[in-house]
Amino acid sequence: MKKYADVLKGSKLFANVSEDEILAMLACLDAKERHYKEGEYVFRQGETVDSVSVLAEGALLVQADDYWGNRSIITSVSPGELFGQAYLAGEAIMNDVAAAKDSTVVFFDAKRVLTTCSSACPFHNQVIRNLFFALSETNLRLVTKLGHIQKRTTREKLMSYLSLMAKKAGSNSFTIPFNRQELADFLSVDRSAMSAELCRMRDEGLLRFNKSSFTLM
Amino acid sequence: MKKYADVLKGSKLFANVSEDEILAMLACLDAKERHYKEGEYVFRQGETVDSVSVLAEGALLVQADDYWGNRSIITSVSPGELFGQAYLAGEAIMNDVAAAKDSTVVFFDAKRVLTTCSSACPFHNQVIRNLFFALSETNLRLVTKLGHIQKRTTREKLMSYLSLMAKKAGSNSFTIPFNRQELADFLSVDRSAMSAELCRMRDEGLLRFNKSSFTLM
DNA sequence: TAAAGTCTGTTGTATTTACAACGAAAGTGA
DNA sequence: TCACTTTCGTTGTAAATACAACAGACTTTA
Repeated sequence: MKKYADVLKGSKLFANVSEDEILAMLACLDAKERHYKEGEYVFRQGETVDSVSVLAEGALLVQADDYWGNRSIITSVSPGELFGQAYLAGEAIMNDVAAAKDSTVVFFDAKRVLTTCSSACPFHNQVIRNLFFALSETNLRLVTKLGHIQKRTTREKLMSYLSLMAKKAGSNSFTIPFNRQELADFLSVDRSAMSAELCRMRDEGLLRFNKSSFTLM
Repeated sequence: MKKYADVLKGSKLFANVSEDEILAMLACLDAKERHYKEGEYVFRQGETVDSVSVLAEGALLVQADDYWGNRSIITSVSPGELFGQAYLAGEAIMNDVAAAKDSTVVFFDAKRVLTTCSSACPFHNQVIRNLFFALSETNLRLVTKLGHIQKRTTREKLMSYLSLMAKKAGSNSFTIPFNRQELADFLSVDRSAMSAELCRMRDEGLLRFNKSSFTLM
């Protein structure tokens, strides 16, 4: 377990907790380590989750199959990231989580994480806050994305996204962290159609852009 | 404050906590009550949030304005519901929260909620878990909805949603909690187009339905 | 430096969707 | 029971989108 301490240190769950303190807390939080071969399932649809899970090494894929057998990838998980947090409220999980490479996962007992023990773990409260903030951040990311994708037209999606980026930058000029294909995937539209729409908006004087740099007018 | 105790009791934040215990905790959690006239703002874009907020009475609207001035409603908040949780990680809020009617909001100091005090509040741990589960549930709802809306075509959105409902019901026959207009709004598509698509899917033998009852084939 | 690969804009076509409008059926209330 | 409302399916048309294919600019790499 000790050898994953630096991965755990980089994890949001242990932000502001030193490596020594992490090691001291592992027992307190009933940490369990488990290895998965590529292709093996970490969680399967219908199971329930009662542990806080962190990927220590490898890579995971969260997948969903629909009734007619079409598989789609929901998201990927990288080392240090938490996963399955949304199911801690007790709902059965609706997706499969599978190892994309040989992977190691560290599980913490959720009840123990959320309940402060006597006084043995001075940093327990910090971990609770961290977990909460991590969930809070995920939440924010989801709400934000949903806000963009809910729009009906490509133009509206672009306006929603670009407006937000301008707000975040505090300026009408800003750079986005996506290339065209990535932006299209993020907004869930076709790249070429989006590219065309961007140019139309440019021609109408709504904005200017150069590669990933945009200016709203 | 006492007069809102039954609303708070019905809130997810205080699930499994008795009314007496709630009253005892109000001071511990540094609860503050504030009234808003219709149209007044509870939060404004750019502010930061450091309190857990529960609507005690009235109704709130979460709104967003884009760069070009188009306003859109993100969600509404009913009495007993938590709001603004996604911003507790410290990010500036990107939306306005306004009172749709005269409203009363109860704020709890987030730091106090997330940090257990000595021993004065035996139910503090329960509240922390409640808050966490509330956030977790919101998260799940968002991921699920995003999964549906991300699909490109109306048919795929319907298949994604209906598949999930069948899984949840544990049967290929189930009833959905929406009428057609509500389902269309939820999936972010046009009602009549969706209605037509449903009938096409029925004619192709993919499913059967009667009002809100569906059977997948 | 040449070649291969990537990113972006552009275009035409087929498909899908939004929108508006309407009628039938079911439900509601006086 | 009768008017009124709501819900749902249906249709035609205009608009938007996906898809495929390609060319030019730029980057990477051998």
